Amino acid sequence: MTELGRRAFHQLHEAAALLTEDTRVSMARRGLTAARANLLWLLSGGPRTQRDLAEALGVTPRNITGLVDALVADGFVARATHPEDRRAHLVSLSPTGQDAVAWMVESEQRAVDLVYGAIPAPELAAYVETTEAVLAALRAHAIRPLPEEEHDA
Amino acid sequence: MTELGRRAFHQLHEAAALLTEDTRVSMARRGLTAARANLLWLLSGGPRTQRDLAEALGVTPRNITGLVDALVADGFVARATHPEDRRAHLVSLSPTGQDAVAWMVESEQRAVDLVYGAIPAPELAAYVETTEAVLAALRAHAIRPLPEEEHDA
DNA sequence: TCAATTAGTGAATACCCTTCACTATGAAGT
DNA sequence: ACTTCATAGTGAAGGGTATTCACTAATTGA
Repeated sequence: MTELGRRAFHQLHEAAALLTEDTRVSMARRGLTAARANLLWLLSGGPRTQRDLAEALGVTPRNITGLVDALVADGFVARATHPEDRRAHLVSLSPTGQDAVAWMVESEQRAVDLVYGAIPAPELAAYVETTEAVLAALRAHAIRPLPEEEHDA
Repeated sequence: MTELGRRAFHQLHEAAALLTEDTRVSMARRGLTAARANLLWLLSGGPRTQRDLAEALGVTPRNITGLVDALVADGFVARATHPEDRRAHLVSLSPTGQDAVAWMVESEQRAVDLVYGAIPAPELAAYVETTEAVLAALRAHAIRPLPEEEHDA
């Protein structure tokens, strides 16, 4: 009962820790960090303003300034003035940034295969379903005051 | 099949994100951060030297100096010279630190109940078993094994 | 036109973490 | 003992993520 729950809890923490550490290391080899990679990922859908990125990532606009500064310095993205709003900057992926995103997609697939590749489909399906219930409980409880009002869904 | 794996992967990420954010917020209210809380947790088993803490947490000794400085300043721990080695400092929990650890234990239990409390035992057992297989794959792949026990309340 | 709002950034700060250099102490080896 | 080597901890410097506050510049709206 509780003992099982506690074990599941520790498993979740360990899995997350192993995965994030592994990701961190391979990211670092590519000259990326988690925060910067997340930003790149958002840009793979097309250019965005920094304000937009701040809301999407749930961080302050000031933080985005710093992240974009670093990504520009490393050649992953480019800033351009917004064609319709001269206050805003449109951030877009450079070819290097596009390569990085492509590599991230491949890396994720490799990670998925590594982690879940050996699990038989029926067990995995049951696992996903149970996890969905766990997530539902978490989402319901979450104290996420990150974005005030969402525009779309 | 790969689709199922990808979904499980994203579930894992989301669950970890929700849980760590929730933990971070409640820790912050207690004047703690994840790094400091992990250190406190290690001390609940008795006083330790900073060197020892560094190895247990998998960080540099210099980092421990800073964490202990902050915890001393906030009254969670105390430094004492080691009785047998005058180079070393023995770090131990203050009464406030003990209270904090007790609170973390309770918080963890609440989190476990919240997250897994509604899952029927048979499903949870299957879930734990599958997760164990996932963890085995992750541990086998891990660049370097994780330092001791990780604990987040 | 004028006021309010919005986009972005400089300055300052908090926190985690690292490496390198250095002091003090401990433990051997000769 | 004396010298050498290893160990415990910290100062200094720096990279990275994140915040708040104050400010400029541009947009929007009345």
